[in-house]
Formats: sequence, structure tokens, C-alpha cells
Amino acid sequence: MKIITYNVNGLRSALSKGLLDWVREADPDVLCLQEIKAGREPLDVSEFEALGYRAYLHPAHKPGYSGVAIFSKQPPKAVVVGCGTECYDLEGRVLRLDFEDFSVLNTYMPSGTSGDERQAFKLEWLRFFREYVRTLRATLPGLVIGGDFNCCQRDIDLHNAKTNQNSPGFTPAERAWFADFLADGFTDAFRHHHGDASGHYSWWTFRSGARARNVGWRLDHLLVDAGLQPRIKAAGHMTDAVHSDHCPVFVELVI
Amino acid sequence: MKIITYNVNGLRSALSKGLLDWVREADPDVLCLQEIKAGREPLDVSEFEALGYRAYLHPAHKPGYSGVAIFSKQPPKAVVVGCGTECYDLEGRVLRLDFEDFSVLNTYMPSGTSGDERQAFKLEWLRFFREYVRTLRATLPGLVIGGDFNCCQRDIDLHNAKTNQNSPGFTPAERAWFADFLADGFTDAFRHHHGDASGHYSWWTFRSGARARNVGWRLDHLLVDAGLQPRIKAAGHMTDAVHSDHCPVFVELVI
DNA sequence: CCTCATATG
DNA sequence: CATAAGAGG
Repeated sequence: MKIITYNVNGLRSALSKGLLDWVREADPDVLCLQEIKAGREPLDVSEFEALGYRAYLHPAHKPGYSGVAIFSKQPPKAVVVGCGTECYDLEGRVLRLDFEDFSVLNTYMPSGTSGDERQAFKLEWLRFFREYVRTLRATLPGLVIGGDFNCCQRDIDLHNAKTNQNSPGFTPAERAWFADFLADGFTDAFRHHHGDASGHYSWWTFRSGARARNVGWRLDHLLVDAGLQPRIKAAGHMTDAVHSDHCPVFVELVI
Repeated sequence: MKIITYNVNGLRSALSKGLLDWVREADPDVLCLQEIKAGREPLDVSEFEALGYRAYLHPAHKPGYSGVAIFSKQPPKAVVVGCGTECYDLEGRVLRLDFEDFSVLNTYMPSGTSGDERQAFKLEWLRFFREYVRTLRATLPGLVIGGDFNCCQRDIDLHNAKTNQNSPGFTPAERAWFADFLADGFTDAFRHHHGDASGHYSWWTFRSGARARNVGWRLDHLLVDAGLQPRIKAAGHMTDAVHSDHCPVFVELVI
């Protein structure tokens, strides 16, 4: 069971750069995409379907903004679009597929980089999301959360921790939130598999050749319910895929 | 004395397509540009200056919209920016250089293609402009008007006159205006030199390969005071220049 | 430094 | 079918 999460920075743009060939090659069972940036016209998912995927979309209300999607080879027993809270659902940030033995929750968490107001919104979201997931876990024992968290937790998760102690995505509040979230009973698949390895990032700014110099952040995560931890077979970053300012992140579970 | 008028559809875009090399080659004495689409930052004209031109700009108030410029090898004895009527000058539609024996008035006339309101604005403009030029001629005997008129006059001035009898740029009102304007004492340099030749256009829509099929309109004109008519040595379209959806139009005067 | 929507042509 | 600004990242 290979699950991939990928912030594509515009699905149409990523498709124009060969995303589909990459999907065929990578062959995930479940593919979680963020920032699909769907426009006013519905996205054409027929080429994903031709590869054997069912498509589930949760675009934002605002055209060209945010939005998540899941492509799955197996049909889920349930699809849950959104989280039931309007201010988040208007921004297309949550989509969940429930399978027989596990669930995949795809999320695109707010970025706080555009100003104080959005950073405050992000912090509210983080609080909300932790509670929301706590509730879900009561009835969904095998939860896998994949997405662009727009946060990282430890100094080894970004290139320049010292100068970013108060940058959105690495503020003390966000680091604490991340630790608490994991303590609720989740395993960071990447860390589980790679220990304290540094220099592994999933996002690089487009500016000044940051990706070529590997000046990045690890913002995209696959967190698995601690009960699934023994089933983690592999996890990592797929840095060869270049359709976005993020790279795909994968986990293989024995399910 | 070679005068060229050219709607560049964005000066920065045209420069990125090699406009400057073309200018060096074409070597006009006076170059009238329309739709420079200047942004908030002032345009960098140093490369024109390096070619020996003085630069005169009349950008629109709104960034990225409209705007005209004249580049001249000889220094004018006067520069007149705008026409003194705010609603037109905010859109950067008129710029004039007065030389010893003649004047060059560069104009970008409104397009009416975006709706009735703008077509009405265009018709008001046409009326205003005719009066404005009548006044100018009282004191400027050698007037040359170059620009994108966004109008043509005769069936031979566009590819498909029949189906465009009521299209903006070829409405009865605009055709009549054009005839009246010439009757006031101007010579259309292109027609003077090429008679009733058809199939000579200065604009082609970007859509559906119109330029390759020469499905166009003759919207860009050089009108010279009838008193200068004997001095017209050559006139024509420079269809090899491809930096825009328009092509440059030239006249050579013996002055 | 990117993608996207929108205005305008 | 293009250019360009502007929002958002």
C-alpha cells in the first residue's frame, strides 16, 4: 500500500510538466494532492481514470486557490469532503477516504506567510484540526494523515533553523503544536524510517535556485496512527519529481 | 525622414522578442509606439538612447494599460504630452513632437471591442479628436498623425468586410468619421502609395493563426497633412517584424 | 520565483 | 490568443 502526498502548486501546471507520466511510474495506491488550484471549469480527471484511479476532489470556493484531491486505485467505502467547518471547507483543505482497514485524510494546512491575519488563522486551524482528528480517531482506528502541513517541528527539518525561529511554519507555537499532535498518537513516517537524518526537505522556494542548493523545509508529512507503526515498510522523499516547488513524500504500509 | 508607427502590445514583451535589433535595422528617424503597457516602475529606455534616440513617454495612469511613446533621433523643438482632456490623458493616448518644419502626433485610439460603453467612449473620442486636430492645424502646418486608429475605412482595409459591417472599427459611424477626417485635409500615406491594393493589413488577431492566413485589418495609419503629400517618397507595412499582433507601418517623407 | 484569475485588447 | 497587474504562495 503506497501512499503519496504531493503539493502540486497548480494541478494543471503540474500536468503540463509531465505529472501523469510520473504517476504512472510511481504507481501509488493512494495519491493525495494539495494546491490543485482548480479554476471555474471542472478539472479534467479522465487521464487519471485511464491509469486506473478514481478521483475525489475538494476544490476551494475561490477559483485558482488552494484545494485538495485524492486519487485512489481501490474504491473507498466512504468519502468525506471537508471537515464540516465552513471557514476551512471554503478553502478546500480536507478530504478523506475510508477503506476497510484504514483511512487516508488529505490536508492542505494554511500558510501563514502572507501576513499576521493568515498566521492567526493558521494557528486557529491547528487547534481546530488537532481536536477534529482526536474525534475522528475514536471511530477510525487506522488513520493516515497526508498533506502539506506548512509546519515543521525540529531544527533538522529545515535548512536554516537559527534564522527561522519565528518564521511562519517554525514558530514556537507551531513546533509545540507538532510535538503535541504526534504525542496524541501519530508516527511521522519519514522520521520513523530515517531517524534524525538532516537535509531532507519537501519544499524549496522558487527564488534564487534554492532547490539546486537544497535550501528547503520539510513541510509535507505522512503521519500514521501509532497502531500502524509496525506496518511502515518504507518512507521518503521523491526528489526526482519536479512539477512543483514541493516534492512528493511517500510511505509504504503493509496492509 | 522615415517615420514608423507600431502598436507593440506591451513594450517589455516586444523588447523580449528582439524589438531593439529590429529598430537598429529599420533605422527610423521617428518611432511612434502604442500600447507600451508601462508598469508601476518607469520603463528603461537606455537601450533606445544607446541607439541614438531621445525617448518621450506618455504612459496611462493605470499600470500595464495603453500608453504611447515616441523615440526620435532629432531633438524636437517642443514636446506636447496628452491632449488636455483628462479622460483621454489618463489613458495615455496622445503624444506630439514638434520639429522645425513638421510635427508628429502619435495616438492610440480607444478600442471598442470590449463592450458598448467603450464603443461609445471611442465615438466620443473620435469626435473630440477631429476637432482637436482641426485646432492644431491652424498653427501646425506640417502635421503627421501616426498611430493605431482602431478603425479602418474601406472594404479593402480588412479581410472580411461583409461580415464586419457593424464590428467595432468598421461601423458605419467609424467609416464615415474616417472619410470626414481625411476630407479635412489629410492623406493616408499607405493608400497614396498603394492605390486600391487589398490584402495589406497591420493587425491580425492572435487567435487561430490569423496572421499566417493574413486574416487581418488595416488599423494603423500614417496620415500626413495634404500639403505634405508631394513629399511622400514611400509608404508601407513592415510585415517581417513580429513582436506584436500589429505590424509596423512606415512612411518616408522628403523633408 | 512561481501559478492562477482578471482586465483588456 | 496575448500582455500585464495583482493575489497568494
